[in-house]
Amino acid sequence: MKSLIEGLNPQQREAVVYFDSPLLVLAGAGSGKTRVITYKIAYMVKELRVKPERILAVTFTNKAAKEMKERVERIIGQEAPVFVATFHSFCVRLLRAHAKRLGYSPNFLILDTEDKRRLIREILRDLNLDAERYSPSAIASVISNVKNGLYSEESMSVYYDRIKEILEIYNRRLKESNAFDFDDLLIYGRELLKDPELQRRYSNYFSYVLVDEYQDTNSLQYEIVRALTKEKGNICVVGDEDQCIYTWRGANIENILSFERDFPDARIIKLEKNYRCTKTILDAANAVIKNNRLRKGKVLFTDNPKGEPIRVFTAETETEEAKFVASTIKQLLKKGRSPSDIAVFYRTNSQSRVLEDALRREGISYQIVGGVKFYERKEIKDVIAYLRVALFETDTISLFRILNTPRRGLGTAVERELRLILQNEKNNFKALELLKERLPQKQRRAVSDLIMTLQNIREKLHSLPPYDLVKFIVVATGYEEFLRKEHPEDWESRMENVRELGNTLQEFAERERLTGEELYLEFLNTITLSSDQDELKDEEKVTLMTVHASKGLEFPIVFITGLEEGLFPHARSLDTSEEVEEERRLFYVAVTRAMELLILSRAKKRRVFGSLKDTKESRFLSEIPPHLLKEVKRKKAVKREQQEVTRSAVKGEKRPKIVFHEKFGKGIVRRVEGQGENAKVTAFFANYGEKTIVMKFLKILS
DNA sequence: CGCAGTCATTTTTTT
DNA sequence: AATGACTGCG
Repeated sequence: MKSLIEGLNPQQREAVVYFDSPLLVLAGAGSGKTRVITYKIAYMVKELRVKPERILAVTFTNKAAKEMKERVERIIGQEAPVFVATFHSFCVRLLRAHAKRLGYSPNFLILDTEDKRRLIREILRDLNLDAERYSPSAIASVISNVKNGLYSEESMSVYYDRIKEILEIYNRRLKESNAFDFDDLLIYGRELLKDPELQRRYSNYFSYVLVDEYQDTNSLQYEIVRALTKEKGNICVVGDEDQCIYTWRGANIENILSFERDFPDARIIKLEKNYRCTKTILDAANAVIKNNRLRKGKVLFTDNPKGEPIRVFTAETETEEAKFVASTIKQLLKKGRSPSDIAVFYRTNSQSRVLEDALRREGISYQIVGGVKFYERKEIKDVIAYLRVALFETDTISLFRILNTPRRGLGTAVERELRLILQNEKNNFKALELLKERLPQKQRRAVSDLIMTLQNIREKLHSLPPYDLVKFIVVATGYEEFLRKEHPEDWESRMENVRELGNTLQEFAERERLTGEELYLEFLNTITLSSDQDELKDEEKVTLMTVHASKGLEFPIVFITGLEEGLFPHARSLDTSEEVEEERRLFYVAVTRAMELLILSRAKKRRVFGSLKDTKESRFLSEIPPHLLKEVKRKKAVKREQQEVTRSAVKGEKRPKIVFHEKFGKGIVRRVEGQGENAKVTAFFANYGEKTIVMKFLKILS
């Protein structure tokens, strides 16, 4: 242990061993922040004999929480059941234990974004408001902002005149379904801690509280931290004001400032030595962030070598930009780099599509973080909805989801009827029984079948292993059949997703040693709270993600794409200087993820909403000192390869050329007309017969 | 009620 | 470009 601490620099070491008063660690990017936190925990357990379970470490994602635990255990060489959690998961546990005090039952549900939107849409329909003027997504965000105290109840009516009414119904519906949305978790978690007895109990229980990514906590989270440390003030928060990228969700740089105010005897330690990036990359990052006025001001330095210059590529279109990324990656791989060393960042999720296409065409395997998450896929949500309805007699949200999925002739009219019944009868099953009585023969039959199926699932909750239960659900409800019919092109991959769900569930059950209702309840809440990064695996693949999702990660080689005014910085963030500064911090985060090589790119023309638009270079590019940059020209590698095939086909070589097409799959080249990427290739595809395709849409396999 | 065709909206970032 | 909501017919 001693020798391990000696491996730290003086500031890091001091941050680890300091316990005299509340501690604020201002940790620059790549300054060994995680190291400090893990060593601090290890130090407490090993040297100060603090019980691990009495240390609370709050992180930003579940993945980070898990990693932190593992690292601590590796350092001290023994199991350390440290209480690591995210703010949300911590509140879930708090709420689970004390839900009754708030008039909720402990088996509550957590609504995800889609559930929330659906519910709002329903409410709007009930109020006869048209969804044009009242967009459900916009209302969802207003509701969230109100709940987070960003708007007062008066100011929110500026956005929508009937918002107060909507909000009231929304909250009532949530309560009736025994459900919380993401914001509620924090609100009610804090509510519980307002009770003096609970507040005392928990703040006494935890010997020490650590908060990571402190710059991105909002005022609710801050209050929770305050409540937990009231008795002892044993707290350490770690953050970097230059990496605050979530103000739109209520994160507050002020928290860093108010820390000194609320904890007057607080100690502040700055970590300014960077161990991650080359000098070139760090110089660029420093130069860019210097343009922000709202910061405490620190300048990172490093002993690392200068490294390669930052590459900049200007493409004509976004397709060409993607091609450049793909071919550069291919070269890097050829040189022996591992795919897992490489990450490609973009500002908005919509940018991923072209990049994916390009990578696929080059045969580079990639994983994508974020976007449509696994648990948000329709087939997964449908199966889960069946589980939920079987489990919870009051989950009306899920009931409506599955009522007519797969189609069983229960349309809007029946839906309306059921909604009416549910106003007086909160129990799903009883409501369905009542509904049956009011329907004509054919639909009555359908409802009967549905009830039977649901009862069947209920009975098997305990007897069948999770994997088999999932299988049973898709068969018994006719869901598999439904997929096959409705999605003839991709029902197989959808079924694959469902099987994947079964596997995950099975693994979860074995790992957590849970069964029956408890198992499904835990699982459902875990997946609702799973973050983008939680899906990230250590695979031998190139990683694609938004800049937001890259927070806290590092990669030897990083691409930042779409460096154009209006995209990065985003057009929606150009109104105020505060917004532009947040975009700049976002860019700063992106740049400082790179350890060795940074590659920046942009397109002169980009397709926005289907139409081609001219773009201007991002201001952030010009904020990097030119001597750190190196303009690169497009490599001809791809073209040469294509010409190669053209030539060989023309010469009528014996060995048949095999090509690959996105939709048609592998094909054998029959004829080629013309030259280069616009050459027309006629090839025979197993399932589609002979097709003539322009060369640039084909990948050459042999 | 279900379907096919039309119209409109989408792209900020996420627990 | 693509997805989803809406409309009117069978």
